[in-house]
Amino acid sequence: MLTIGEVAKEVGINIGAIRFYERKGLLEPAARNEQNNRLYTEHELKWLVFIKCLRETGMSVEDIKRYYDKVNEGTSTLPERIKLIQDQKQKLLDDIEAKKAQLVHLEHKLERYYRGENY
Amino acid sequence: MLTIGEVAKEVGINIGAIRFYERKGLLEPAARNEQNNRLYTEHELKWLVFIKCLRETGMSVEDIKRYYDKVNEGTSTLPERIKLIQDQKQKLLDDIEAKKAQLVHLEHKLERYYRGENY
DNA sequence: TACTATGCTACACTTAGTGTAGGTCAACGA
DNA sequence: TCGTTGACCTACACTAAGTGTAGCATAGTA
Repeated sequence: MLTIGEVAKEVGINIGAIRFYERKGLLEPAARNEQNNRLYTEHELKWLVFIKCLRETGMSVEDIKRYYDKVNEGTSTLPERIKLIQDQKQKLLDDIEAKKAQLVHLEHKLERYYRGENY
Repeated sequence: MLTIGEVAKEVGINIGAIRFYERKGLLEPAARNEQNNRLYTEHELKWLVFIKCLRETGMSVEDIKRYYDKVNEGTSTLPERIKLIQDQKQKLLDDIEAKKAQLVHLEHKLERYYRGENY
């Protein structure tokens, strides 16, 4: 079992964020030791890694919660979960395209600057 | 001169956001007509378009404000402005790479689902 | 024994807006 | 002339997704 600090370090996430996710229901209330410190399994650590991934793709905590609830409902929700991940994948693709467009915009700006223009 | 509603529509931005940017100093206090309604020039509209672009690249309002202040200081700050835009461009490139990595993660997840795995 | 590290809760604060209440004003139709 | 849109105004409350802080407990170490 891992402490919250170990998990935070391993996942690359803030301790406060882990407690925040627990409050939001993305994580079951953690097991505790005699000192009331949270303890985590390898499995919970992996789920946190995936939470982090989903957050970085731009999925909201609320939507991750919805996904998590489906996981807990069992295999019958597999199609719905696939749909959620596919949708998120599409959003991510769109986001990447949008960022590329902004990149072009920045490059144009830089070019104007390089040519000595002042705006 | 354009009203705030016209600008919002043209730029594709919320009216409230424009007023918010004014409060934050990203925009000079707008000119007003006799009814105290804000009026904007073409030039201000273009600056708002660029604000929007910078925001979409992930630049904070605070950093845009810093950039704006440099613009107002005149041509002597051109090298600093170029640096700010170049840095933002690099952040954007890093961000795009990070998103691509998350995409791979999502695709792996989907593959596992397609193979009938439940997690 | 004293100090340091790590954890706990609860609460305040942050960013970048969005939404709402309550008000003004001009234009338009009946 | 009245009434009612529609667009605007300010001020304030609220949101998401955390982060930071205060004040505490406890365990291991010098």
